[in-house]
Amino acid sequence: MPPLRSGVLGALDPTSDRAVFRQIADQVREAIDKGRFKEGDKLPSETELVEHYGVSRMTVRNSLSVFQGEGLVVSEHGKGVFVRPRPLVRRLASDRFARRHREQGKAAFTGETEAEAEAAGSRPEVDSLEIKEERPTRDMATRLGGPRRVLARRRRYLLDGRPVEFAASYLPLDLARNTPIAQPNPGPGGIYARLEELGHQLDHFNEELRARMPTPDETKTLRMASGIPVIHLIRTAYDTQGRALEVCDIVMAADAYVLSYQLPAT
Amino acid sequence: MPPLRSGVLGALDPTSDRAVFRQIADQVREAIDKGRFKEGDKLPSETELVEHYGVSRMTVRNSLSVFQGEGLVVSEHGKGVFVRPRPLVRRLASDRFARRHREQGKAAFTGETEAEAEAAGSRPEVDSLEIKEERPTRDMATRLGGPRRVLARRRRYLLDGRPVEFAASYLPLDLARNTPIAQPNPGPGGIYARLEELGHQLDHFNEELRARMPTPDETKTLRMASGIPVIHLIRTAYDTQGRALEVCDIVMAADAYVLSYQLPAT
DNA sequence: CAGTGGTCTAGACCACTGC
DNA sequence: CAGTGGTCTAGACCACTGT
Repeated sequence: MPPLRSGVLGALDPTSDRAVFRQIADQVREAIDKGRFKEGDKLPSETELVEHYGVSRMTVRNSLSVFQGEGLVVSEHGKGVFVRPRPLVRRLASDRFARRHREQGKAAFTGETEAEAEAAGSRPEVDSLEIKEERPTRDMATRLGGPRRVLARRRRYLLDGRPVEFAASYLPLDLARNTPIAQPNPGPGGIYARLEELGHQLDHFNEELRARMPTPDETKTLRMASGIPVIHLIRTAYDTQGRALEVCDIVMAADAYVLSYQLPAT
Repeated sequence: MPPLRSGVLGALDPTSDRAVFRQIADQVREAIDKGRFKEGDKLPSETELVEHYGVSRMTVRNSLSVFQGEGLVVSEHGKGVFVRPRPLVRRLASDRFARRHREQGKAAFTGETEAEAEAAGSRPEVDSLEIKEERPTRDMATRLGGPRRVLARRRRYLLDGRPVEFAASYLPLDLARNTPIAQPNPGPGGIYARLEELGHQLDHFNEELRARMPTPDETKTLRMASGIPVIHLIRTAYDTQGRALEVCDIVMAADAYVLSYQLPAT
């Protein structure tokens, strides 16, 4: 085992009130911030840190867990702890549901991803599609104006093989049953294009947006690293009469997205 | 010390592959989910859990740290570990910068908060205001069309005494110098109203939105509990010629906000 | 004061990785 | 195989809270 690169990490201040594990964390953070450890670089191993600082291993692990919680590092069993590389990012613009996109046959995810992220080398995929008729939750029923049953379309989106988004669309069953919307592939332009063909003229969407840490379920389906939040987005599509046609419940790995909205000043 | 309420937490499965601390976490989580521990309730103390499960204290602490990372609990030194109560939430609607609000003399934070959250008993405050002329960062300069110097307005927002948002506005200096915009209180309707009075007709805003874990600085200024992400919002205000008049860089405690946007379907 | 969580030690065995 | 991180023990002393 090679000795720790000298000068990268300093010594502890025994007179300081700051807890030892925080002092270690501070020093490692500074080294990362100053670029002495770059994205993807391996940090010194726990054993090296133990020897460098003369503390017990639990103390070192405690330091590193600080970074885990911030999403700054990822640890790989048997390999080491690495500075987290910044992943591919999808930009979602607020005109992504403009009719002109539907008319060009673009679907919500693949269409736009091809347009906006594929340049960066991404590979958009859809996954584990599930289409079911079911009873809506209380919240969904309220948002949709109280239907007794809904058509649910659930699917997962991948970017470059990585799951980045899990979405569930709900439509009143009377609207969607026995239409292309109930098919796995609803055709060019996605279900919004089909809704318009069925005579429901889309007027606007409302997106309600929160950020929080993932639930254990979400951690699993999105293979979330620790210290990465999710963006929870609930979109409702309205027709020109103000009727809610669809509610889409989306959970996104926050490190894979930048959302962009245009607001009128008037 | 009273014995643990029987039935609330079960026993470990020694044949399971699942790590002991995860099994404990699973059981505590289930108890919370099923409402056996409600918001604000104190969880069993570490000592109680040690005795109930017959494991070492570090193992119990490891279990609890899982919930810390999820923002599900808060621990208070000397008191105990508590199920995190859901805080007050501010709803930000996408019409919050509509001219009619400015004309009614509402400012961005207090005006709208009064309108939308005070019903829930909130108390909006602004804090630690700082107004400086400075050199913009590279990113800010780009967004603002390359001014050499900017006016920076920094302030913190509190809700019910809790810091929930930290914002920094940047305006090209030639636009803002020696105007009410450079004053601590820019007057009714905020700086956007002043910009329009100065002849800059606002056309639209763009909001760019990310979610991530807070930096140590942000943790301090917003007094963030662990396991709570921040929403990072960068808003740019444009005039009718497409010139960027202002960029506002906002960091919000994610558990205090729901954002809502209206998108056109056309 | 007793009870709580916060920090820390000095070990141990395990599972995973790469050579 | 050696090196890595993952889990776990059985203690210790401390700082903070409430009575």
